[in-house]
Amino acid sequence: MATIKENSTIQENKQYALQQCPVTHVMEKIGGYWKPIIIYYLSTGDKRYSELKRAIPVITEKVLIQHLKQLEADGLIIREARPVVPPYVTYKLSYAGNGLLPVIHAMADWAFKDLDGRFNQV
Amino acid sequence: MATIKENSTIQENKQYALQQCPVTHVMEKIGGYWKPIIIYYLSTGDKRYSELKRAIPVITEKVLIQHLKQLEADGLIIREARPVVPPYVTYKLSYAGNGLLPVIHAMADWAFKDLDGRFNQV
DNA sequence: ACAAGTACTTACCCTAAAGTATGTATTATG
DNA sequence: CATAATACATACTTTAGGGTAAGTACTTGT
Repeated sequence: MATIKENSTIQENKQYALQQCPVTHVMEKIGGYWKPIIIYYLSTGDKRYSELKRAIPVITEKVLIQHLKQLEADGLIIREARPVVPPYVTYKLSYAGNGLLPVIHAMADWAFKDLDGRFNQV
Repeated sequence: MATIKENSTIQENKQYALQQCPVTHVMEKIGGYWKPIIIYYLSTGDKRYSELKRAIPVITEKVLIQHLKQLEADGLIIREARPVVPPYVTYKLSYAGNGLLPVIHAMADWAFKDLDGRFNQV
């Protein structure tokens, strides 16, 4: 799991940003290229690990797992493993994870308006 | 200005993420530790460059300018320079930049709930 | 003549995060 | 007996972006 240097300036500044800005707090949790996409896929229901992998083909397994673990550690998703062979593991949004959907939707709204050029007036 | 390798896998994947996910589109524009903070400060009205610098003391000038230029290039903020000496430059949110405020607020809402532990009930 | 203030610019370094490649355990199936 | 499938793990490399430090142009104040 990602080795992070404790005392780098970059970490200190992150702390500052976290305290100053709730938005940064959210970014910490859903930042990175893939996390929002994972959350989006999970918003339509439970998904198996392999389903996610197939749904987002260009993501590598290392990064997918890494993000899933982080999302789980942050309490945004819940992992359920059935003790069978071959393994059967599903992921779903937690209560907090579901709480992020309005954020996701607000972002999507803005993105679509932006892409449509609806902000180009003035 | 940031030199970006044209053909890296990381850039190709970014493209993929951008197409698949409007959220990533937004992240492209307001990602990075400082951009949301800058937008937040500008949400209360025009600010001079030096005001921003003083308001966010730990940010370095290089990074502040860099972000301001990117935000301007992305059409989120508007730069106004009066031809006087010493220079007098102000930044303000554009129409599109103002459109981001609901996103910022949705994020802030979630962050405060999360920090309050209001998501901890299952 | 020299420092101070504004709004930058530039060259170089370091770190976090993404990517590459390969390996693991377990069981069913041909 | 070897292969396939699932859900990971791990060692190593590369890249984007943030940080450090110093410099620039122009004018006013002392």
